[in-house]
Amino acid sequence: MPLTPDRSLIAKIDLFSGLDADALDDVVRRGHTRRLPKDMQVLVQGDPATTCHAVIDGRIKISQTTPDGGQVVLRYLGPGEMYGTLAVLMGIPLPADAIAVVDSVEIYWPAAAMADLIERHPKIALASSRLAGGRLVDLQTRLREVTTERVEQRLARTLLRMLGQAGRRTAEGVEIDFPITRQELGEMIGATLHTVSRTLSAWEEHGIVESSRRRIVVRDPDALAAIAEEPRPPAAAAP
Amino acid sequence: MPLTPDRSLIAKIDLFSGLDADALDDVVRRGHTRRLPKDMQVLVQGDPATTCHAVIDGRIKISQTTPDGGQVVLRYLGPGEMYGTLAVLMGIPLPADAIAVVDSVEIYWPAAAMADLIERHPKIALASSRLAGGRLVDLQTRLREVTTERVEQRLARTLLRMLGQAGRRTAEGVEIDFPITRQELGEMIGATLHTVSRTLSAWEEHGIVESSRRRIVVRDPDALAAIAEEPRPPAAAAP
DNA sequence: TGCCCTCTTTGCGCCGCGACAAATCCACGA
DNA sequence: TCGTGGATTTGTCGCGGCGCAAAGAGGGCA
Repeated sequence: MPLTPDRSLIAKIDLFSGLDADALDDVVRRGHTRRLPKDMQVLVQGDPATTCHAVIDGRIKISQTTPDGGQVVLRYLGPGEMYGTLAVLMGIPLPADAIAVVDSVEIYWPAAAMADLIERHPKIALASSRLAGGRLVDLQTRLREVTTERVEQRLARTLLRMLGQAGRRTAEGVEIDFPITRQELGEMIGATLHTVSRTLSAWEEHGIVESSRRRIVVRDPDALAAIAEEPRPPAAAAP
Repeated sequence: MPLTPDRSLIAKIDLFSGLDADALDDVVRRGHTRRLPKDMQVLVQGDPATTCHAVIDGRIKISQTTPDGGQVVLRYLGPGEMYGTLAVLMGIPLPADAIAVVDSVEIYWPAAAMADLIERHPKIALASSRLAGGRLVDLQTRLREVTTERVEQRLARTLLRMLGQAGRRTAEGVEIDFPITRQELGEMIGATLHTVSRTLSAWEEHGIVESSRRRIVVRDPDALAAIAEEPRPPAAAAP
């Protein structure tokens, strides 16, 4: 993965889509590219937001820590996705942690540079609210799911969603292309690692998934989709 | 409540904060003011987004309906807050319903007018992403709460939050200034109306709240705050 | 004023899931 | 190659909160 950024990379980033060649060059010139070793904590929740980041390669985990030590995983980012940006635009402290889950490469811009770019290319501001809007809709959906669905359904849905954005075809099925623990899956859906482990084991017996340490392969996505849509069991009607 | 909009009303709306007098006049000229009778459904989830709305007076409930009929209340809006706007900017279908919970007054702008305004006053686009960012942070927080806290804590937190944005001082304490049912409270925190009712009854016995049909008065906000921060009970240690 | 409809309260039983515990298992580094 | 520590699995137990049911209580409208 080259460390010399160019227009073709930047043009794929949603925040800069729709900009002309000159504008893109402008954006590239102000950005810094760097490698992020696995497990590196890029952003710390609560710190002042001074940089905007875009993933070029790899995976970044965005998570929140509760006052009493609990964790909630908000999302996993792949190439072309940005983070830390809204906090910069809003001038608020970073609302979450960012950690590289595999060796990754990113571009980042200092807050001042980004402010400059927005001033010169107002399209960026509009794209930014579009981006935020998209994430809002996602979060609304997750909030609804977490309050109305059971753990099994939420897990099925989450796996399907991850397949869409990080699925890699293999001989046995579709594999999630970065390491993830039961604990982290639990933190994504609001469940304990125990329940996640049990659920995966049950699915494994039915040949729906195959999993090992930090690795998950979905053999039958349709079965997962069926589970996700499954209505709540009709509360046993035995007299 | 007058139906003739003027600058002073508009200037209070976050989306237009920071605009100069001329720009505000421009904004006012393009907007339409109207009354919303209680229980009127202003926006329907799934419809195309063709208008941006701002509450002038009253309360609007934003809620989502699940495919199987479940409801989730996302937020209650008061004067100065906007809705329907992001869907317009993003060109997506409306992600939620909007219903007036009391007789209200609003200003709305057709999508084309808003696009025009943004073109002429780019500050609006920036304000819009700031707005979206703020709501993102809120939603992240709620997602965290719903996955890590118990019903009692979530209810306490939610009541406190509503006092902040819709609290009215009375002789007995602070009252929520619009009617709300146990059902709706349940839909805000992801619980059934039964559990909400039981919890409120228990609090009432301790003199923390006072409630009747669609009406809630908090007598002791500090007690609620204490409950909200209460650590999870240490799982009984009796042999 | 009286009926009706919605909202609220309360009891009871069940169960999904979290808390706790303990035994592997595997990957990685010394 | 052999530890060593994190990750996973599996069992048991208890409880918070939901489903169900049914009675009571206001408020609004005719």
